[in-house]
Amino acid sequence: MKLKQQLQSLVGDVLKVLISDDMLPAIDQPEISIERTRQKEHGDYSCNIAMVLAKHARCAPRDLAQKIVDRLPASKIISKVELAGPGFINFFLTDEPLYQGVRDVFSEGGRYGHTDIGAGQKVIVEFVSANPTGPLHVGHGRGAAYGDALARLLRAAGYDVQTEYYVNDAGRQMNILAVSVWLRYLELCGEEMDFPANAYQGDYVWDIAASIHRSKGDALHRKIDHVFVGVPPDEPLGGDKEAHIDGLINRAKDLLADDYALVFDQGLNEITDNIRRDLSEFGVEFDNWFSERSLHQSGEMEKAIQTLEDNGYLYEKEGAKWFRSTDFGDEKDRVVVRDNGQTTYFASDIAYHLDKLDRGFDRLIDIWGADHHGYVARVKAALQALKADKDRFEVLLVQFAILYRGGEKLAMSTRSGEFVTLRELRNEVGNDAARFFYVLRKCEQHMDFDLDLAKSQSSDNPVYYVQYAHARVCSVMAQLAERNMQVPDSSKISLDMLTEDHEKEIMSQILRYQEVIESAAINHEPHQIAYYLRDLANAFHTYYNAHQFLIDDEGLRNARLVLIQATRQVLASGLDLLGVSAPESM
RNA sequence: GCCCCGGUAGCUCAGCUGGAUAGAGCAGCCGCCUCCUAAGCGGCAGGUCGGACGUUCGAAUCGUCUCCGGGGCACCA
Repeated sequence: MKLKQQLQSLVGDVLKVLISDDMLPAIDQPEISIERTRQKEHGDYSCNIAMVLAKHARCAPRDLAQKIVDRLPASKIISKVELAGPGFINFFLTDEPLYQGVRDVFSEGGRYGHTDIGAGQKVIVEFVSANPTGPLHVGHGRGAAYGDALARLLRAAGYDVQTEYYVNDAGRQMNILAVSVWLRYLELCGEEMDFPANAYQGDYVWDIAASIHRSKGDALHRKIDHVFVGVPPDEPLGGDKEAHIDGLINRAKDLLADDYALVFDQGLNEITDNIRRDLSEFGVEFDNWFSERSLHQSGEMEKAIQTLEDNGYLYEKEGAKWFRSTDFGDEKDRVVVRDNGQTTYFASDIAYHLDKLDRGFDRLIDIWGADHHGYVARVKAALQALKADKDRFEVLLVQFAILYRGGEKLAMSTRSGEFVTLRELRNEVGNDAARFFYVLRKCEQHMDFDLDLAKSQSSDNPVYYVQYAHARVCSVMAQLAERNMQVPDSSKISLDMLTEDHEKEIMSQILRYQEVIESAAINHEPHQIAYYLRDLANAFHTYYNAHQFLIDDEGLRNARLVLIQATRQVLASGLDLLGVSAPESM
């Protein structure tokens, strides 16, 4: 049983005694809060129950606290109890729980600190899900690092987690990509044109066009004058860029016929493969890649719309089908089928989330960019209209990473091709630094990402501080043999000799790990792990500087080596939760 | 206009399900390698927690109002 719970039950038992002795009016289930103290002088844990119940007990908080303290039974985990301040009950622990924590690290290994609060609940975490219309940029990187760390955290907390990437492989954006590719292809065939303002401008479009040109030669070549027949003028010529690109999409479909799908798929596949590789190299692997198109092909779109229809939440207006999302608090109703008969992106999303529910997940977690926040209400509304419990669905919004270079904010636009890709970032600062940096801030915090700083001062990144602690332990252990010293058998070493303050500080941090995992998982805050690791590394570096490990006294030496090995294990476990490597040397 | 997020040290941020003297990194200043990696350690300095009012034994934390910054409000995806 965890320390907090032990202390809670101790105090709870005392309260029952007080009530039965008529020294405290009966009260059902008082919330007994046991908190870690901030200052050493206040002991290890503190309880504020006396102040909470003072009014109820009609006596001064300190008096009530004194009554509780007087009746606390002796315990092998408590060395001292103090009454302090306005009525705090401060608990000072014995060394026994500290030693037990170290022993637990060895018996549980990489599972040390994991909990089962998730109770095996099935959770699906969907994240990144960037449109496959271009490479991932640094904004997606934040979602990737955060989502993956969250998934790992939830697994460590006992949830049955599946990760998923929703591929938007249907819809207008993909058609714009296909046209962009084809026009570049035509340029490779020698045609000249004013490239549409609304088409994708990035160099990767050339690459895709080139691969089509390699495999198909000039087979898809059409005269440029013919291509632009009947297409409305582009924006620079005083027209509308949306109408212009839509006109080109229609021309491409007409002129290419069956070959249009070839261009479309070439773009989709090359970019999806690229994204998949990028994420994989970043250490982010998805359990499933879910295709939006499959929703159309499998009939799930019709099923979802029909379900809403059956439940009475659809109506027709101006030729379109509307979903009455205002019934569930959305600010206006939303279109699901346009007057031209095409379903909207929102309709796909309804079908997609219905599919998730049908797959038996207890909880759906979506991680979206903050720019989609206006979208939350309508998807929640849709889930309720589908008769799903709205509390099972949760959207976590990740704020943008605002990029700075040379003190100037960078414009980010996929369409214009002006963006810093995730791959560029990884190449510049490395995977470990990038991942650690990303999860160092909670997701709803705006992030200023100074590229110059990340590049020029990458060795100052806190990730190295943590990794260095890990490498130092490895280095010490590696030198045992050279000095004719034995690797201690952790199960046979007495830890009683670990009495220095520095040692107790580390043991205390190791003990805290399980509380941190639980809190980080419940609150969906991987950054808590990052901050914890910094604290643990700091305790270790301080210890390292203050004491020698490879000493002649075998008993003390072995106890210290066991302690730093336990530290190494926890550092490695924590870094793994963040998807960061734990190097053995640096 | 409405909605979401943020405003804490010179800079970037923790702390926010109310607790005892508000923390860290970087930048600045002063120290520490004949000794297990100095990518380290110790110390100093640095604060009207945007502002006001309220709730409370107690507010950076909760509520209302307000100011400043970022984002979002499509039959686009």
